[in-house]
Amino acid sequence: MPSKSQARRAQLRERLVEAAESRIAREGLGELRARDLARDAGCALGAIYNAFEDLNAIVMAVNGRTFRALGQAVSDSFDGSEAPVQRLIVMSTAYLRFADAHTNLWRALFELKMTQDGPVPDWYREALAGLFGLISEPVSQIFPEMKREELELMTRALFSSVHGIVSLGLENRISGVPPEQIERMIGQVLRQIGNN
Amino acid sequence: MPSKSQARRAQLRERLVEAAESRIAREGLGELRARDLARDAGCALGAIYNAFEDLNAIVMAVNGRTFRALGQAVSDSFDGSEAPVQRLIVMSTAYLRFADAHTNLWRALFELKMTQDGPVPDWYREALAGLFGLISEPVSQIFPEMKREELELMTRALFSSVHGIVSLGLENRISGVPPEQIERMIGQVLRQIGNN
DNA sequence: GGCTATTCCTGAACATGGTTCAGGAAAGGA
DNA sequence: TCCTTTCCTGAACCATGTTCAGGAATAGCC
Repeated sequence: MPSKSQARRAQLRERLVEAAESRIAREGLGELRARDLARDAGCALGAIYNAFEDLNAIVMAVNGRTFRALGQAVSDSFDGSEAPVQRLIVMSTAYLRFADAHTNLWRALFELKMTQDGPVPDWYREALAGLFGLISEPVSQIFPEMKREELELMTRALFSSVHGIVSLGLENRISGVPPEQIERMIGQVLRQIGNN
Repeated sequence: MPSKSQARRAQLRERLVEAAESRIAREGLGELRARDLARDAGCALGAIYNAFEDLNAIVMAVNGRTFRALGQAVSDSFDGSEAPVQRLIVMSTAYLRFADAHTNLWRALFELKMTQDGPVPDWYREALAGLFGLISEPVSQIFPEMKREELELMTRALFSSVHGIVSLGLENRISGVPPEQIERMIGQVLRQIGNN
């Protein structure tokens, strides 16, 4: 039964997500407009609400893509031969590069939930858990004496630290600095943490 | 010459900032409405735009207060007798406590600039510089061999790290954890950095 | 105090943008 | 082919920030 109707619906969904992604990437989440989206995707304004619950759902779909791409970029950044601290640095640098290259998309990842109050979708938690999983391996090598609970906290703490450094570092308006300096900050902190 | 007119204007500004602060504190920046503000402050809708350039300017005024209060909280948290690492931990804990106690106001500090693109007001940069100044003292004690430029980066890096830990830690929707755990994460990272 | 210019206040109106909906078009099934 | 269902359309609705014409209060001046 899902021959024409469903296919068209799926295509429309795809076009909408594509259009939203490109517009967010170009102009930021705050510039996303339902009417622009409809025009870009070649559909009527109301059709958006047939394909998606609301604009938010589209942004969520875009965030899903972004999160997958981010995870991929971090996964691909190391080959397993690095020493633990070095691997953390390499992964963090990949995180920074991704955030710097796709700032608006990356920022949308965090802007949406700040604003909204609905439940976080499963894929969101899972994607974050995946990232944490990548980090926890080198962390447990660096701190072999730590118990699991403490390791989890440390993993989270290091991710948050790197995220904070990247986040404020890319924030041109308050405390922005060039990416090389952000990279140096990440190195300073992670190396310092590894050298005890 | 600024007898009645100016006084009334000043009072209105004060009432508006007060009302905005209380509403942001209660419901978050996203729930701020011009019409609510006018009602709370007992003035007409249009009067807002006589006292302030726009809603943003009011939020900026609120942010100014918040930033001052935050700086005060951090300043007051240590007495100078602490060892450098301990002082960093104490200051960071004060930062966490403030953010936890006034989450919406604290978050407004960072939400606004993300969205907007105008120039950051001077007091903003100065307030941040003040915070950095508080941090740089213990940091330079911990790393006496570092050059000034490297110290500045490290100061910024540590502030960003703590900010990241607090920020993601208080984010109930992604990776929120109870404040005691946030405090433990801060301690883990800062102690580790001091112990080399 | 009275008079005029200025300044301020008011709330209706405007602009923008997300969302809905009645009516028509297309698809599915017989 | 015909009926049902489903979808699409864009005008309308609603919320919200901002502006503005007209009236009220104030300020300066004699």
